Amino acid sequence: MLPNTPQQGTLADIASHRLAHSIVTGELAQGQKLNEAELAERFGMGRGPLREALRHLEGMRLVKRIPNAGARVVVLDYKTMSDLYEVREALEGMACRIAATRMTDEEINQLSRLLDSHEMQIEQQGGGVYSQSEGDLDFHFQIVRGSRNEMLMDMLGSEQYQLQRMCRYRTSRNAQRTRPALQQHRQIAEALLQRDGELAEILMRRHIQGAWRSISEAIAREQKT
Amino acid sequence: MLPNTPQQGTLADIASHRLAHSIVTGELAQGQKLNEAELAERFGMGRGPLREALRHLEGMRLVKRIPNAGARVVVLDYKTMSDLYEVREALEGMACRIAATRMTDEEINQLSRLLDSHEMQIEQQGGGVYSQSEGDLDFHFQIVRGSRNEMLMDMLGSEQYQLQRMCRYRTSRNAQRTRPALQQHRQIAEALLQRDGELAEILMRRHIQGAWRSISEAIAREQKT
DNA sequence: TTTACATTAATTGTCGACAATCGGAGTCGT
DNA sequence: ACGACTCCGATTGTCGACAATTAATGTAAA
Repeated sequence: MLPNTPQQGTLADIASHRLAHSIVTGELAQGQKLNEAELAERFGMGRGPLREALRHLEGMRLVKRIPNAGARVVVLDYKTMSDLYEVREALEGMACRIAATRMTDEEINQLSRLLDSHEMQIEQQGGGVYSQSEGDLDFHFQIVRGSRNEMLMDMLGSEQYQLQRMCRYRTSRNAQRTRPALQQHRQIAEALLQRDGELAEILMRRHIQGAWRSISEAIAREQKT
Repeated sequence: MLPNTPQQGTLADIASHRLAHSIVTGELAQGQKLNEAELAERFGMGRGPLREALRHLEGMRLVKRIPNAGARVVVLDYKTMSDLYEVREALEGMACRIAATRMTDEEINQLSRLLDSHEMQIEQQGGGVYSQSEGDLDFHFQIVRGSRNEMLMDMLGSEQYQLQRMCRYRTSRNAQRTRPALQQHRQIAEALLQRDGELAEILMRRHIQGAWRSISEAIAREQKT
């Protein structure tokens, strides 16, 4: 997968990955205080590397640091998620537009094959996992890679990718959207194949808007309960 | 100004600001090796805070760290700048679209007054400084603030803002573009006043595309010499 | 009982020293 | 002379201890 955890490198990187995982999966609650000494001991390292890891996670927007008051896990409230999806719409829309002019035919074909495998997965497992699984993220990131824009890849890959996954872990997925989502993916791939960047951008932006609407409604239903 | 340097807070933050300034202004050359011990002594602090500062600057894309090999100032080559402007086009375009629906009338009027002061500045000083000065950035960031999107504000303010300034310090500005740029700003403000988000986005994207074309051509001319 | 203040405990910020790793100078062999 | 190997210096990575700041607790006065 994309930015997975190679258990190697400096201790700060290891701590960063482990903490990111714990935060994304919810093992560490939102807004929870992160005690440096405690975490350092749990990870079997000094406080130095751990502080660097916290600084890194702050850059990824997974924790919020307040001077002389410690670090806390970020709180994914409605406003934050809304902001995230607005940014994603802009960034991935642009990625789509550019990718239409820079991806090779082979890459686009590979994208279609990826969708085929997703469709098979849906048929087999009944369609409840597609939009939830990491497969959806694969599709999106393949297009981002196709834009050949390193900055976009960094932003959407390393940083927002984690917040995105955090969203998914917290919000109950509704399986109704898996088939329309796949259909929209197919339309986007088709637009890319036709080298119609403008259309691809519009479709991607609509796709992300739809995803946000779905999540937004799910949250509303949840809070009404 | 926006993220200015409050000479207070933790040493790591101070080092981060001072280093960022030195990098943006070119005091530290592109690709230059950043020696931890040397910088720590120059700033009169230990290596701990300095390492945290480097981690922070890495998140801002101002330095590139390689494990066990130290940190170097980022190299702003053509590709990197191109990527930056593509991202800016997407982000600021979206900011414009949203700002059209969320800015208050008073904020938009203030935007117009800002442009008035810019025009006066051009009349006085002959028009060579506008696009180069920070005034241009003020206009752009006011709109970003108008989007009410915290993530956009962080991305464009704290992070890309520095790379953007770095671009400006390095590329020779051509004064020919200052008046068209002001005119485009006026059109954008007008679209915001009319609450036409779609138009405002298109205008902003064209504006940034134009700025990139200008810089791109300047670089081409420079390299031909 | 409540509020204000002072003392204390805990946590963050910082420093200096030690260990691990990498790059390069120098040397040896072919 | 060229290449590979070895050793050494320099730099990064890490740790433990100390200082400074914050938050909390308890106490005393209104």
